[in-house]
Amino acid sequence: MIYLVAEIKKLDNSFYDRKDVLRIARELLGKIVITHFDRKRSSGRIVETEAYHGEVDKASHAYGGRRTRRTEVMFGEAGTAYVYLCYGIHHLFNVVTNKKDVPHAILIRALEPLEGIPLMLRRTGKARLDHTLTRGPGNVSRALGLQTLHTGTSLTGDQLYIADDGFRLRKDEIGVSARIGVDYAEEDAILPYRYFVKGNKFVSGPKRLGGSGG
DNA sequence: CTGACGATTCACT
DNA sequence: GTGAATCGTCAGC
Repeated sequence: MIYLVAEIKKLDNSFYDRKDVLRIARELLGKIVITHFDRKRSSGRIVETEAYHGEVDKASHAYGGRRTRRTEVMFGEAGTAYVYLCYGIHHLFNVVTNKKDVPHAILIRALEPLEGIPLMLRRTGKARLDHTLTRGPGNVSRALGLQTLHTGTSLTGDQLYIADDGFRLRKDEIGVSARIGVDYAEEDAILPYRYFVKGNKFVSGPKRLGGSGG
């Protein structure tokens, strides 16, 4: 069998450095996240993202310009990983966008596994590949081996990066909704900042919200 | 130093 | 649908 492999191109700073975090969140759908730790590769295609709109977004850790040791990385250079611990258990992986001092970030919520599936199974303690392996932001980070110690890692390096292999989604394949788990954010809780691939079984969220599309 | 809590997940009813 | 797990972060004293 012959596989035609399109050129795979690592996304560079010009992708992350832009102002429109919603557009970047949408464009990240279909891209591939790769981790390459200890000569072991694992990767998956992004099928769900959420945008966090910095200082003006009540759902963002950087709301109101809140700068702390944890959130400082969001105020740094675009194309950096922001990984933090949630509920004392889950490591959530975000991509920092926009220029220095503008704390935009995009949460990677779900992937379709590609390479290193045995490795991802080992990391997550799962026996078989199913839709739960990389469904939800906690599972994504676990499968890729990402932890809080990776916060601040450049996405233009060789250990953790995002690539474009030429895969494209049609506009009608992309769903948009409110973000998940941000009820505390008052009026910003209902902003349509979540993007997902309609009908993809790795997409998270309650029931219909993401899965069946529409 | 202390207490409250979270951009979640999973087991169980 | 409900509730527990579990700990770094952050504000407040």
